[in-house]
Amino acid sequence: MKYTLKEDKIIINCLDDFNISDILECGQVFRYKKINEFEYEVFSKDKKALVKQNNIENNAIIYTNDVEYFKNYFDLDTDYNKIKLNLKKYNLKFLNDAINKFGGIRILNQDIFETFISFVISSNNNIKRIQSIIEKLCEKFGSKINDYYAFPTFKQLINANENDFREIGLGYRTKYFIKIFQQLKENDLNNLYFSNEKDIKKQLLSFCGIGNKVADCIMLFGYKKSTSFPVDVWIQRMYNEYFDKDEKDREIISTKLVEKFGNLSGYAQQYLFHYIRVNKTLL
DNA sequence: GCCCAGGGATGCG
DNA sequence: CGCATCCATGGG
Repeated sequence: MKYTLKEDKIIINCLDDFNISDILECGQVFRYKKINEFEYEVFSKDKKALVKQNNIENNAIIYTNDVEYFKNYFDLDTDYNKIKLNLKKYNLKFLNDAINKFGGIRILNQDIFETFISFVISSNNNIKRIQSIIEKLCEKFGSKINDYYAFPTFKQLINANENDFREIGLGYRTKYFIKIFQQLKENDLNNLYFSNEKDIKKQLLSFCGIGNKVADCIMLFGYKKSTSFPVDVWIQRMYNEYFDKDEKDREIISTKLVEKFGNLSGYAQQYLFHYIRVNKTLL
């Protein structure tokens, strides 16, 4: 990926593997604001970036006061051209179609705590409402920075009570959060960063409100484990349509897809997830 | 009013 | 173990 780092911006010199709309709207992240199809604001932890994409000049510019952070956030040193070529070797028409249409997706390197909290909220919920809840969470508990709110820190959330959580619309997940923050007092999520997949998943599954699918999302989006293949309702429908119409056990589906795609699993999952959700008539 | 959403916990056999 | 049921909330 060709890019240039300046003091206050990153210039993406080619859009073959970068499309800001697809990157942000493919369901991996919830904190962004669409200005128009080619201009987005994106928020991570206490940081913010403005991304302007220019399809005519074939470039994009990421404006930020922390270029190192967003260089890593947008995963700019990973070769997505190579990933897509390797995925195309599987010769699966619907996967190739997904890649051809949404080849500008990149898997963001998101903060672990923020990813953890966000995907607990995601369970049995829809993306629009997840975004709304997370926005209220930031406004209620996060630090105000200029014209926006940071994602709250563990310390800012640890003393929240049931009412605080219910007010922002967490509903029945409120009791998950009460338990989770007790568990987090004795558990530093960042300590798991250099552990292997099995150990991380085992730890994640020990939290209340985290099952296989949410754990896989945290592994993929927070711990950068591309051998994770999260299976939600949409991936299950895709699997039932293109692989095995009778398999209903999502954990088994995930296991079989990881056996197939190995360390390309997370990338394949994201191209497919976005493709089928945008084009529901395929199912 | 019903169905669904990037599911998970709980209880029952 | 597998399976059914319940869970808050808002949009379609």
